[in-house]
Amino acid sequence: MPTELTKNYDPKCVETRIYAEWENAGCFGADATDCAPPFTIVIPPPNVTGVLHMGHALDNTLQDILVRYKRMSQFATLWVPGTDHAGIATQNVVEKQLEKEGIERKSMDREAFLKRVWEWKEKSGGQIIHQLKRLGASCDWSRERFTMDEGLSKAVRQVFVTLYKENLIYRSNYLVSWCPRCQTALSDLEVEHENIEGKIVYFKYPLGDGRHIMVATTRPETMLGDTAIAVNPKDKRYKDFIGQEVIHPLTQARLKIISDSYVDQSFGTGAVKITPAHDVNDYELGKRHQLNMPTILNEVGQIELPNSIYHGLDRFEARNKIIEDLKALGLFEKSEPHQHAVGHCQRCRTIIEPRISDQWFVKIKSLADPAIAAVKNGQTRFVPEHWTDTYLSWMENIRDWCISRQLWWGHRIPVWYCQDCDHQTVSIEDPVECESCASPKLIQDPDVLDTWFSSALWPFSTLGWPDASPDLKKFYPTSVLVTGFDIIFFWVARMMMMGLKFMKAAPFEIVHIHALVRDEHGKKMSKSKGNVIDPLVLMDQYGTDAFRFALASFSIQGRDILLSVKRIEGYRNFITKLWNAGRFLRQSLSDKPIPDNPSLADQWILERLSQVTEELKITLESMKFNEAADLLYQFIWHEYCDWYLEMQKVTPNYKVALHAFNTILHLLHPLCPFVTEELYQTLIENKPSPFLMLSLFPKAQKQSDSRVLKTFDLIQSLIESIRNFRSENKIAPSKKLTIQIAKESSKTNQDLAMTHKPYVLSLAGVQNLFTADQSVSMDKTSKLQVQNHDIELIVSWEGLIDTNAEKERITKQLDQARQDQKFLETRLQKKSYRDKAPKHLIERDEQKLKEASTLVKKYESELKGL
RNA sequence: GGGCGGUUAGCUCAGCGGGAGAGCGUCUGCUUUACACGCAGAGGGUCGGGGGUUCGAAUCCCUCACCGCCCACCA
Repeated sequence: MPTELTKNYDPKCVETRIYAEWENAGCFGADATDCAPPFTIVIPPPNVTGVLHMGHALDNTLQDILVRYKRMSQFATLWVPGTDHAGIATQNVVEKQLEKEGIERKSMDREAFLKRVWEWKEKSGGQIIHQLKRLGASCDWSRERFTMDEGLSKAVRQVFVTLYKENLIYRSNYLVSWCPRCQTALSDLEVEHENIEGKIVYFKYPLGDGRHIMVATTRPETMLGDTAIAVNPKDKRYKDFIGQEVIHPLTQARLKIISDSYVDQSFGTGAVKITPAHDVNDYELGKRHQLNMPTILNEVGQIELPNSIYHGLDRFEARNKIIEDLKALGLFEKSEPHQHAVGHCQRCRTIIEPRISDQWFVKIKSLADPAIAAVKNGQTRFVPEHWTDTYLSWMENIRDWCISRQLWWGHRIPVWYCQDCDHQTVSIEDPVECESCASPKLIQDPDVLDTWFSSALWPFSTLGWPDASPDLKKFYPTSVLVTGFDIIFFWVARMMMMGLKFMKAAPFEIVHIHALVRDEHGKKMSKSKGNVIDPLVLMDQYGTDAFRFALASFSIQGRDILLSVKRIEGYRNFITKLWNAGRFLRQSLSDKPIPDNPSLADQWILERLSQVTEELKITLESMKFNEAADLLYQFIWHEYCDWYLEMQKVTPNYKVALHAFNTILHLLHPLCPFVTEELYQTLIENKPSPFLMLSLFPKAQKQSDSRVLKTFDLIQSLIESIRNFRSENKIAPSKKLTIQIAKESSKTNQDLAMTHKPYVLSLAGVQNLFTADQSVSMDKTSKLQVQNHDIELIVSWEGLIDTNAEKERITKQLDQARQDQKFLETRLQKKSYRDKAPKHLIERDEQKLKEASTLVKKYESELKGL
């Protein structure tokens, strides 16, 4: 006999032990030669710098649920794990560490810095992987990848070179968003706009003839780079100014007044200062009018004009100084509060500056088109569906992707410039000489690629591409991608484009977009708000299974999650309940003799198991995790424990009870892997598989026996009505009741009730249950209705309650019955209802009305009899 | 400026065309030897406002209000 179970489940020691057992036994490994159909998920690779947060916890719990379910359903299941090098984020982390040591990055050379990053990565990069294991993630760790490992780097080069050769990657001098802190260009997506209560400054540009033209700006310092003033051609106020020139009060340069329909007459003064090198609109306008585009800001956001008094000033210092200087010149008009959107660096929150520089771009249109088509034609499906629109509208308005970053940490751009002939050599292998003039004097482009460039290849690069690996053949395209909406554009869209381009097939069948986890007040969790809840703490406190179950139950499609610790606690109780059910089986049932025939309870639980199995399958397949969790919770607690196990005290049958419990463990395993595995291993004898996680997921029976369900329902309702009577009249459980079945009851039901009499006695606290034909002398009695069944009970209450209390109870029932009667009468009297409603509803209502009317009569006569 | 989501019991949320549901909280009983992280009951809602479609609307359509999010180059 296996060991006894402890009174309470102890998650901490069980979880560590079980996970190690799985890992040692190789339970997570996938086999590319398996001939079963594949089920593949690639993990959204967390940053190597990362620690597990709520978002990861949710994301990976959902993935693990799907993976475990599919693995048990005999798919060749692969979950590919890994981490992302996270260019800017990681570089920032290491820079900060250096800062603490008083070292500035730029004082080091590139190799020394990179060595530092790699060291740091080796040391703390594994942290999040450990935390994923803590969560129970059943990834195939033998296939763990890192976006900068050898294979993935090879894939990156291959893609870059191919796109370059097809003219889909080009280099251009262009206005891009620039972070003066990170000192790199950013893609449009990495700029986050935030509404800021700022100031708009009005000042005058003199024409030199005594006239002025007034402009408004939120960034006065950019006037140092102004090359024109623009007005709307239709604006009568400025008709005479067009074509004239103003004199720049600080540089004495002459700026032309030009007209362009872009200018909004109703905003500001209707005249706009134009800074082509530092503003997106001005840049476009500058190109249209062939304006000069002087750059006035350097890479750290200082004014760079060697002959100017502003040279070297930080942009915000310059702003203040220029306002002062304009005031001194009498050109300053006013400054007003003004709310406007300001771009911030996603990684360091610094205000970005648009700046012209040489950057590499991906020409995106021809890549986007197939990615749009694949979603439109259903090759890839979003769940929930409404994210399709978000995806499509972004893809349809997509702009070229700036992929170069002026960082050190990342995939170096595989382009070499020849010192002799200027030719660009673009190559998969590091070249030794210029491919044009054979000169050995080559210098590699110093920039690295946007992190998302390598992430975009993740679904196939992790499977061995560009080699034709068995994994690639077996497991691509992947089945489901599970991720948050915040990276649909950054990541999902780009994987779609790259997958279609290089694998000729969309990388996923389904993209499941899950919710954002907020705090219990609906606020986004953030360090600055101090409302971050650490998933690891919750796992410690309530156990991983309870935590996972809670996350699943929170996962309502299309709705954000408000994390409620109270609910996690409730699911901890649920795990304890399950645990104790297991204890009960072992302690109180295992030694009882097994009857030849299954009892009503046994037959019923088997029916219900089959139904629940089927329903669970549907909810999991459609990724309605909350419904799966609710279904299991309800069934396990309120059916298996509350009814079935209670009935086992009357009709024990260890064999069936254990079988049912075993099935429950299987059904629950994808959500709560640890406790189910532990119970399986300790309770189940003659296991077909040593591990629950490798066992077969249950299958529903095709047909159900509705007679069993109906009979059970009768007994259940009967017990409930007695319990209700008892409770309403405050009869102590110790006082046993005497009950007789009324002769008005249907004969069948009378027989059924008597057959299953032991359940009634035990579960409703009844000492005697008499048939209608027995002559029993009972003095003070009441009739109990049983919901939805043709059966009545006569309960004797002499000495238990007083007449008034019973009068009250019956009056209450009578009121309810009258209400029902009235409701149904009104509805059935309506001609339009009789004419148009479906027949079965009319019949149903007629039946119900009949029942209600008899009830009313019965209660009325009972009241009289009291 | 566009687009999306939400508004249902005190709280957190299911339900999305046929007489309002769960969990937690509240209240009333229970030392019923698996479980007080428990058991048995109860109370509690004109389903945000208004209009429409329908025999019938929390559920479909329109409109308004209030929250929240995403996208967008108004100086």
